[in-house]
Formats: sequence, structure tokens, C-alpha cells
Amino acid sequence: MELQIKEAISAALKALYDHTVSAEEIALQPTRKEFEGTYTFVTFPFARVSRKSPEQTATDIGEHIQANAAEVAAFNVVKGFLNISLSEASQVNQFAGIFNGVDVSQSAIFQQTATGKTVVVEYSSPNTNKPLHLGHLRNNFLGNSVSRILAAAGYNVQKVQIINDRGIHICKSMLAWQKFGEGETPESSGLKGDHLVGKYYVAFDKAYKAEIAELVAGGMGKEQAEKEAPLLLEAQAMLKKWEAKDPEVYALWEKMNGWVYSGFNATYERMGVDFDKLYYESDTYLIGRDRVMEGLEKGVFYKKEDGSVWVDLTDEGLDEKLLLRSDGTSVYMTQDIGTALMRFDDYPDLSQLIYTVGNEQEYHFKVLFLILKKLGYAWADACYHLSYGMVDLPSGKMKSREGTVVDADDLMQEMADTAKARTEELGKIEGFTEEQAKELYEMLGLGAIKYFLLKVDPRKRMLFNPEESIEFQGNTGPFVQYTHARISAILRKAQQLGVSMEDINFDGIEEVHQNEKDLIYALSTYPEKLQLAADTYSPAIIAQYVYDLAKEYNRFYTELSIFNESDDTLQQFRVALSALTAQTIKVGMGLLGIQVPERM
RNA sequence: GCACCCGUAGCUCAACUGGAUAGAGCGCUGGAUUUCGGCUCCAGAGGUUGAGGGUUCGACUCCUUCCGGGUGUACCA
Repeated sequence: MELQIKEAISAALKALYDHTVSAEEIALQPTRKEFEGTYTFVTFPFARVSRKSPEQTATDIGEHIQANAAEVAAFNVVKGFLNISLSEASQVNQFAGIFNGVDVSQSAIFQQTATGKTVVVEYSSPNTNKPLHLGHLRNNFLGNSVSRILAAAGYNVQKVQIINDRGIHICKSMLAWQKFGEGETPESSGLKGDHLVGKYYVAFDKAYKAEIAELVAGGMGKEQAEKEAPLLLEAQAMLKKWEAKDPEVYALWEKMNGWVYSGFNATYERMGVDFDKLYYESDTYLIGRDRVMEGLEKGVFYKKEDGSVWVDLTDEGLDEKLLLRSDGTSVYMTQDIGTALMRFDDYPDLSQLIYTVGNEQEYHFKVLFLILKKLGYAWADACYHLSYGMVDLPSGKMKSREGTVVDADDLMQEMADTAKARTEELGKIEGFTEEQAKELYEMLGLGAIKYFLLKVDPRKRMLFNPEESIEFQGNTGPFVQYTHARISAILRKAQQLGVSMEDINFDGIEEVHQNEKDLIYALSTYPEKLQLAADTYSPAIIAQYVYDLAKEYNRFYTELSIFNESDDTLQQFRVALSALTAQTIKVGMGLLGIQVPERM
């Protein structure tokens, strides 16, 4: 529809002013509510070629397309804005075109052509020393949703993560467990594995602080105390033993990481995210080290007197960056080089590698991509840092040492509990089994938190307000879910009454209500919203769209009755509109990783 | 110090990438159901888009200078 209008305008420009602009280059925008029309064409830029005022230009074009394009029923001009009204028939036709039959899942708006390109999306990538928190939730939901969006837009998507399973942090937990744990296990304590390990990470920190205080009290400087506290030295010694594959340390490391993984897996499952492939830092850091050595031989990097290896990025306006320590051990950057290489080895036809990582690491990725380029990898340009803002609490930043971290497991449970309370109060779930009810609470609770975290532009820092996040009204996940449940009730009733969506005589529809036009328009924009979301890696576009669509439907719903409509064809038409709206909500929410219920 | 990001209604967020009188939600005030699910819908109040200058027919959007907030700049990850 939009394309036809664009073509008509393109033809008008050619006929009136002998000015050639392809239809694709014509920009249309939706007409603002206060004016009559569906599409608006801005003529200011064309006053130059028409050599007339913008108003006159708009009028001329309007007259031309009204005369030549059947879709155009009327037009009006306000200043340089040409507002185009579509004919009733063309709007019904537009819907008929996208409705595409009873199986709404096969609607034309969901048919995206495959790009044939493979994209890898990395997300989550936690450290293995403590449980997941609210920040991880934003990361996971964002990465997972972007994966779904890209897949829907026709890409072959692979979801991966790099697990930071080695390093001083895990040694700290291991050491504390050894010292204070008394053999405690997830089974003996009843704690989830990741929470158990996290408990010892905290225990380490506490004991370490105490040691520092003691040393300082004994007259030592604070900085020195922080470096020389016995516990820290022990942890460092343990890391060296690990690198030397000391059997005892290695066994402990495997045992405790195992606990963490099973804890993480339970959390991921509840979150509804998954991965196609896992990378482990303990596998990739050695590869990175080899490549750094190669780069050194090629003269891309240089060595200082103490043996440490550096890259000089001052020509690019950045600093010098360390790649290998003087003792030959690797740093974060080293392993990231290795990880990138492994991925392009694993996926040779990879057209893009997306890193879902917080914006505090922007500098790191800038450097990483530059290094990869300097090493001569042409695919360095295919790397992209999907950078997102931190999640703040009303009290400020989340700080683990102040105990203000919002735990992922706790939060999900809280949301499900709230969903339960709301449903018991207001829900219509008579006849649900206990299983079904539980499933619903999960769907609503998770829907609320996912929607809350995804509706904000990923790049922006956002505020997590606990009270607001569990709200079920307004711009929330449950609001959209409710709309879907509401439509489902309509569709059930239609089926009961034998109102069929088959063989609708669209030609028999003469008058379409404004609410119906608005709804058709909203449905028709799904493909472009999806494309925009894919291009900008922004689930927020989809969240906004789905919300607007739900609101549009609710307006339609209050304004027009379906089953009291005496015209059978109109009744069918409205049921069909409802069915496609429900499906679009379902698909759109699906892109956010949110399920929608039939009843709630 | 230097680099990057952000600043929009009381609060949380939008604004189709330069277009009309800057829109939603929450909260506040007032309305709507002989009708299919009121977790809904409609209306009202609420703005110098942090401030100034510039480019443009036209600026929340681009340039510039300030102000305020954040992040980064480790032989940490």
C-alpha cells in the first residue's frame, strides 16, 4: 500500500516537474492524529524542483495522484504537508492482502525473506563466582531478544556465550570454601550451586577486609596491606597452581564450577534463554596468547624491557595497551582475541559477531576490534559491540558490598508471586489445574520483568523501580498479555457461534470505521518495525510497537461491537481483524521472549 | 586532565533518524458498561526538550560553548 502511494508520488513528480525520484526514495510518514489522512508527504524539499511554493506543490501532487491512483480517495494540504486519505476499498484490500486466510500465522506480514547470512550473538557471559543479578537479566533478555529479532528478519542466528571460568575471582571462592566451608555442598545446604559459591566469594571478601584492618592496625599502610594480606597471597598462589594444573586445585575448580553451572542452568531455564554454543575462557586464552606472539613477530606489537607485550594505538587516538604480562600470563584482552578467532573459525561464513556487553566496556571493544584489524583479519569489521546502559535502583547504583544487588532468582520469584496475587484477585481462570495456574503466573511474572527491561532503548541507562516493575497496568507486559487474552475470548466465542473467517467477501464491505482503519494501519507496519528493530538491535522498537498495537485494539474493542453487528460480513471482518491482531501480539511478544496466555 | 555516553511533563520513558501544535504510562482531576473480559476506554491539567549561540524554509534531532550526571582511561575482569 505504502509502496503504491510512493510510486504514485514518484510518477507525479516526473509528470509535473520532470523530476526523477525512485519510489523507494520517497519518504512518507503517518499522518498526525489531528489531521485527516493516513500518509503524509512533506513537500518542502521539492519546492526547489517545482519552483512553486510548498503549498502549491502539495496541491499539484495531490491532484495528480488523486486522479491517477485508485487508492487515493482524497487529500488535504496544510502548509507544505500533503495528507493523503486512502479509499475505503483500498484499505479493505490492504487488509485482505495481509490477512491471507484463516491461518493467521501465515499472514504476509510475517513472511520475511531469508538473508542467507549468519550472525553470532554473544550474551550473558557471567563470571562463575556469584549468582546472576538484575544487570545480567537486562543483558540476557537483550541478547536473547536481539537474537530472536534477527532470526525473524531472516538471519541465521547462533547464540553463544563466553564463560569466564578462570581467574582470581573463582580462586577466591575456592579458597574461602576450603577454609570455612566444612565440606558444604548444594545438597547438604539446600542452596543453589551458584548461590553457594557466591556465599564463599562474600566470605572471602569479609575475611580479606578483616585481615587488611588488622594489618593497618598493626601500622601498615592501607595500600600495602591490600596487596600483602595473607588471604590474597594465598588466592594468587592458588591461581598459579591452577595454571600449572595442580590436580587438587583443578579438581576443586571443576567441582565448584560444576555447582555454579547447574545453578546457572536452572536460572537460564526459568528466564527462557538458551545458547547454541558455549566458549570457556580456560580454552580460549591460550589461543589468544599464540596470536599475540605471532603479532609480536610480525612487528604489530612490541615488547618492553621487562618482557611485557604491548600494542601502540596512539595513532588511532587511543593509548598503549597491555596484551601480555611480563610473567607471560594473559589478560582479558588476550583471551578475547582468542575467542574471536575461534568463533570465526567455527563459523567461516559469519557476517557479523555481536557482543552484548555493558557500555562500561566500550573502550575495551574499541581496542579489541582495532587489534584484530592490525593483526590483518578482514573480518574485524564484522565485529559489533552491542553496548547497553547500566540498571540503576532508586537508591542508586547496585553495589554488591552494600548488599543492594537485586538477585535474579529472587526477583523472578517475586514477580511470579505478584502475578499469582493479581490473578487470584482479578483473573478468570476457573477450571485451571494447579499446573496451568503455575504456568500462567510464570508467564505473567516473567512477562512483566522482561517487558520492563526491554521497553527502554538498550543504549540508555535505566532505572529499575521495584514497585513500578510489578505493575500490571499501563505500558507493561501484562497489559499486552491481557489484551491477547481478551482477544482470545473473542475468538473462542466466534468459534462457538460459528462465525467463520473463511471466504470473507471483502468486496461487500463498504464502510470501514476509523478504529478499524487505524488497526489495519498498525498491523501493516509490523514488517518495517521488525526491520528497524533488527537494523538498530533494539527490542524497544518491538515493545513500543506491540504496546501501541494493543492500545489500538482496545480502542477498537470499546468502540465497536463484534457479535452485535448485524452485517455478517462486517462481523467476519472484525473477527479476522481480531485474529490477526492477536497473532501479531503473540509474534511480537515472542520476539521479546515473552509468551502470551489465552486466559488470565 | 583526556575520551565517550546521557540530560524531554512531578516520576519512568517515546518521538519513524531534520518535519506540522514534542507524545505515552504512572500519579492527580472528571467521565464511560441494557454490549463480546473494567488488568479496559475517553477527557482535563501538566513543557522555554539543562542553558546560550549557530546552520536550515523547519532543530529534541546536526555544529559550537558552557552547566549538571555517568562511564572509561590498571601488569583487574
